[in-house]
Amino acid sequence: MSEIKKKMSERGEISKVVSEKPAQTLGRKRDHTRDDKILEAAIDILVDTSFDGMTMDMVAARAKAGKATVYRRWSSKAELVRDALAWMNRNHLELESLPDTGTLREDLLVLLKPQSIAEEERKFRVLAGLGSFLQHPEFAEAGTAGIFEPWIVMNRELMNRAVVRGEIPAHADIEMACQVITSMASFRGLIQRKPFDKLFFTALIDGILLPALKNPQIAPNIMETLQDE
Amino acid sequence: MSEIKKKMSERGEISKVVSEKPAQTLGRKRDHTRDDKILEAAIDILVDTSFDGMTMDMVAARAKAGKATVYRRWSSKAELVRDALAWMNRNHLELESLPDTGTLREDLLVLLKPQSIAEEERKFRVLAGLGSFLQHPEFAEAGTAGIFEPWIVMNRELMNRAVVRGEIPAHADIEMACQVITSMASFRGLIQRKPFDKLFFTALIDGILLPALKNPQIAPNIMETLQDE
DNA sequence: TAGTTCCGGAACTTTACAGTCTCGTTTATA
DNA sequence: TATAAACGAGACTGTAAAGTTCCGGAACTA
Repeated sequence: MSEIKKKMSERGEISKVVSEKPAQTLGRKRDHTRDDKILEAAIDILVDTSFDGMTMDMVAARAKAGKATVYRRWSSKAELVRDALAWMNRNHLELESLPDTGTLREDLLVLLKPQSIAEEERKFRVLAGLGSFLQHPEFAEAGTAGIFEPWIVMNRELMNRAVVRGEIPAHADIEMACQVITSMASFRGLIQRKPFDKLFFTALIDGILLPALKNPQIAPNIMETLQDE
Repeated sequence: MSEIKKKMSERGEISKVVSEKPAQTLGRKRDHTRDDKILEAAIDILVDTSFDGMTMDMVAARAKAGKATVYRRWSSKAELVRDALAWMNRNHLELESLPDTGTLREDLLVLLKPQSIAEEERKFRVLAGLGSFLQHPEFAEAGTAGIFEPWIVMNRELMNRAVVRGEIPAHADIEMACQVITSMASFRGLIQRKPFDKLFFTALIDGILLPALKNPQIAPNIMETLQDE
């Protein structure tokens, strides 16, 4: 039985992010700068190994902390990883600083900064090793949505602006196009383990996305497709 | 340290599929019908748990076999899983039985039989739990290529036929379109854990793929996009 | 300055599982 | 019919890791 399953059957609920204690005033204060060190150490290790491959000793050693210090903050490995994922996905999502070059093509390309690529590849590697952890749906959300949602939001905004500019028709399937981007990125990073670099992204944009968005079907008749099941 | 890493550092090479023994003629013969029972049991378990979550006791119990019987065939868990993946991907890929309805749209839809969908979703669930196992590149190929390659081959063939028919231009980016299909399928099955059903696939085809394939860029000038890095 | 809680480090306990071995039985060869 | 290997079942061994506890020292409060 996997580690995570064991834990879940024993305790009922997942605790909130970094448990708070009942207003104590005595003794040395908890050094909350250690929290981030520990979470960062956990992510660093998850980049290179899997959930099951990561040990609490590794985390403590990498953070130069004692295991007691770790368990004082998180009561189990599952909770630590849960919070580490949330920490990894803490978002620098600034919608107001989105590129606005005048064409959708340039906007999309500018969004794909080399630094963003490296960061996303790190997240993919973490995600790839989460296996048994993600089998529990309550954890799956934290691990996945946080990674992909920001990109979908940004791409959606860029495409909507293109509609407003008249660059693409209003009835183009923007949601599907956004999903294509995140799907291709994750497939390439997660499965093929190749870089989602500018060359590939350009080919995707020019070969598929822009042609599709600029020449959508005249009458996307869903009803007709449903009847012939 | 994960199980797989331990094993790999000890032994050098991965053994071939179901090891053969040096021409012995004495005693009871090995019952090779047990091989498939064991591999099938392994896959059945991998569908519901992860690589680390699967135990050899589970496999033996599910196959109604003794652990000795399992270890007589595979010298480690890693090798068993390796062969189980190959067994799962043993392909009923019959290129000659591809649909040929006269339109690319119908061909693609016919290819997506409900039974195929269920089978692929099973494979996705296995793949999702492989985490630490796939971190070794020599295993990654067996696990992933076997799942996706057949679909790419079939979709490529259908699209090439469409080119021959004159349904889509010859310079459409067929390879990219094939990748979009497998990417979307795996993203939906692996990450979102939603069904890649006919409704969704139809929206992908009508909203993105067919428009893109039928209206490719006039001059897909890769050179121009490369210089502005 | 005494009492309390934190810290890093490390020893310790417990549990689970990979891999091995034994047993009684079955199926093969010579 | 004697020997040999495979079979299912399950006991056994060794190791790894989650989680706990203790240590000596530091930091805080009353």
